[in-house]
Formats: sequence, C-alpha cells, structure tokens
Amino acid sequence: MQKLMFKDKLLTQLVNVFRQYGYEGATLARISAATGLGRASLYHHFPKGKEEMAASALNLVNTWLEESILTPLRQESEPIERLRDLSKNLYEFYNCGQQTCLFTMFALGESKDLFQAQIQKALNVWIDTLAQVLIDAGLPPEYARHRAEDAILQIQGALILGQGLDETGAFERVIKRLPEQLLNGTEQVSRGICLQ
Amino acid sequence: MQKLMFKDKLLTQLVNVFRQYGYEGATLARISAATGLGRASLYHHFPKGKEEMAASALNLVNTWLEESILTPLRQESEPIERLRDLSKNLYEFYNCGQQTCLFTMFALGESKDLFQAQIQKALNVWIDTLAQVLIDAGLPPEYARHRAEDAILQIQGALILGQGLDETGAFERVIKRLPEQLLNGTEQVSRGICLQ
DNA sequence: GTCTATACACCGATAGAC
DNA sequence: GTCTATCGGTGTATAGAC
Repeated sequence: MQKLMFKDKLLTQLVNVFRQYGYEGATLARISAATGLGRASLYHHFPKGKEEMAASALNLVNTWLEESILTPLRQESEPIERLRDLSKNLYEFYNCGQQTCLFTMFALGESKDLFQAQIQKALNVWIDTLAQVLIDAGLPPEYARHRAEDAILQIQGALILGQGLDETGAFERVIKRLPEQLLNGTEQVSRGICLQ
Repeated sequence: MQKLMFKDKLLTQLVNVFRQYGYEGATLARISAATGLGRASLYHHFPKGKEEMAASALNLVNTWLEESILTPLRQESEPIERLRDLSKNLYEFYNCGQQTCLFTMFALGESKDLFQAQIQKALNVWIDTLAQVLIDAGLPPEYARHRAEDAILQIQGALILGQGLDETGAFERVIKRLPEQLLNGTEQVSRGICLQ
C-alpha cells in the first residue's frame, strides 16, 4: 500500500521532469534532483535506465488520460453533458493550460522514434472515444472523426501557443467553447458558436 | 554572391537539423554531418557556438516567415484573396504538413529560456498581421485577434498531431478551410464552413 | 533500497597546423 | 576556411559497500 503510493509519487515526479525538459533534456541529474533519489537508486527502480523511466512516465500519463478523460467520455449521460465534463477535466488535466503535454514532448525530436507507436495508439484511442460521443449525438461518423481530431489538435496547439506567448488565454477559450463547437449542427445544439 | 549563397545554404541545413532534433538533440556531431563541416569549421562561422547557430537558424525562419507569409498578408488585394494565398504559402512553408515548426521546437524543453523572447515576438507579429486582414474584412478588432490566434494554434496543433499520428490529413484539412473559417460571418463570406 | 565511487562515451568548445 | 587533435565537463550506466 505504501509502496504503491511511493512508486506512484515517484512516477508523478518523473512525468513532471519529462514534461518540462523533454526526453533528452531530462538528464539523470535533474531526475535525481526532482525525485530526491541518487542515480543508482533510480536504476534500482528502473533497471533498463532512462528509457524505462520515460516509458513508465508515458504509461502513467496514459492511465491518467484513461481515468480522467476517456472514462467520463464513455458514460451514459447526454453527449453535451459528457463534453462539458470533458472541458472541465481537460482544464484540470493540463493545469489550466500551463502544462505541456507529454505526448507532444515525446512526439518531437529524438525521442519520436522511441515512443511514436505508443503515442500514436494513445492519440487514436482518444480520437475514437471522442468521435463516438459525437456519433451518439447524431453526427455522421465521417464528420465525427474529423471533429474529434480537430478538438485534440486545438488543445495541443493551444498548449503550444500558451508556451510561446506565455499566456493561457487561448487555451481557456478553446476549452470553453469545445462542447458547443463539437456538437455544432446536431440536434443537441441548435445554434453553436463558430470561432467567435 | 557565392558567399551569400553558401551561408544561406548552411543556415538552411542548420534549420533542418534543429527542426528535426530540437535544440538539445541537435548535437554538433549531427550538425557536422548535416552540413559536411567539421566542428572547428562550424565555430569559425559561429564563434559563439551552438547557441549562435540556433539563434541564426531562428532568424532565418523569421525571415522566411516574413517573406512568404507576412508580406503576402499585407498586400492590397481582397482579404479573402490574401487568406487563400496564406493557405497556399503555409502549405509550402511546412512542406505539406510533414515538417515541424522551429518555433515549437524551441518553445518547449530546455531551449525555452534561451529563445522565448524572440519566439513570443515572432508569434505576436504573426498574429497581429493576420488579425489586421480580418479587421480589413470587417471583423471587430476584439474578435480578429482571437481568430488569428485560433488559426495559428490550429496550424501548430495540426503539425503536432501530424507527428504523433504520422499522417498529414489533419494539417491539410486545417489549411484548406482556413480562409473561409477566418472570414466566417463577415460580408466576405456569406456562408462559411464551421468545423465540418 | 540507498549510497559513494567510478567507468566510459559523448557533449560543446578550443588550439594550432595547413 | 577547413582540418586533426584535444580539452574539461557532463551524459548514461554500473559496481560494490552499507
């Protein structure tokens, strides 16, 4: 029980380091400082070294995504309600738009080759799950996939822009309008907003 | 004349390396291999070392942005025409969505601190220039800024998603609908599309 | 399970010959 | 202007004591 909590805390710290510095930038010195463990201790917990640390961090983020984003999307409630939950959960997931996304960090640069398969799979599950909500709302499946991609693309882009501009306004705007934008044109939303 | 061409070619190769590997991942060994110059030769052209190489690459991208994106946006033609040019130029600028954006690469990770001021300035100029087109088209200024941010955010997000999914469909879709989406609700476009 | 000490490769950077 | 050779520092990873 305590061991689980310890490992979970350790992994959370790993996620934070990798999210801030990326795979190459997250040196063992930084990881050691962030976790309070010496290098050798880290190798005790992750015998395969840094790559295993990063993979474990990626797995944890995947678990978070599953629990706090995807599971709520699969509920029985009305699509518009599920999407409003999504907005709320995304806002917390990305800490009001101030965090970077680990998927993005690992999908760029050298680490792309190491983790692209996992990232691709995770993104596709995310997109498919979101698209199903839109299909439930009456949107034709061929539009649903595109809109789901659009939503995730806007979230990622808003996080990037937030880093570049050092300001979270765009992220908050994207998150806020997401439910109505996604359901625009369906019976769920008679008059949606469109990039206002 | 030939010197200018040489330096320009060298800088272009630098941009490619930094865009692919990011600041930390672009080691001197890789830069040396990509340019065909030895380390010492690189230090002859960039006495302040890697940071100067990266700053020069960023400057070149800024020049490209100014010439092929911003200047066309400031023409005298109709806003819808300028935005259609924008789509075409963006498509080439990002090589059909297969390239990553150097702004994004440098805005994340360790290099953020080094270049954030330049990136922030470049993004703001881009946003302001695009917003002016929308104002010219009759959009209220307070909406114009937001829509311009939305456009750039979608472009960046589409590039990220393209890397993660290894597929450029989203980027092409974003680029194609950009003009109508940006002018939606203005007299220029009586019936725009909205995330179809 | 954590530590100190260390191995060895690679990093960015420089000196000096040509 | 480019090269070879080399520097000090840091990177990941490991050995072995406690």
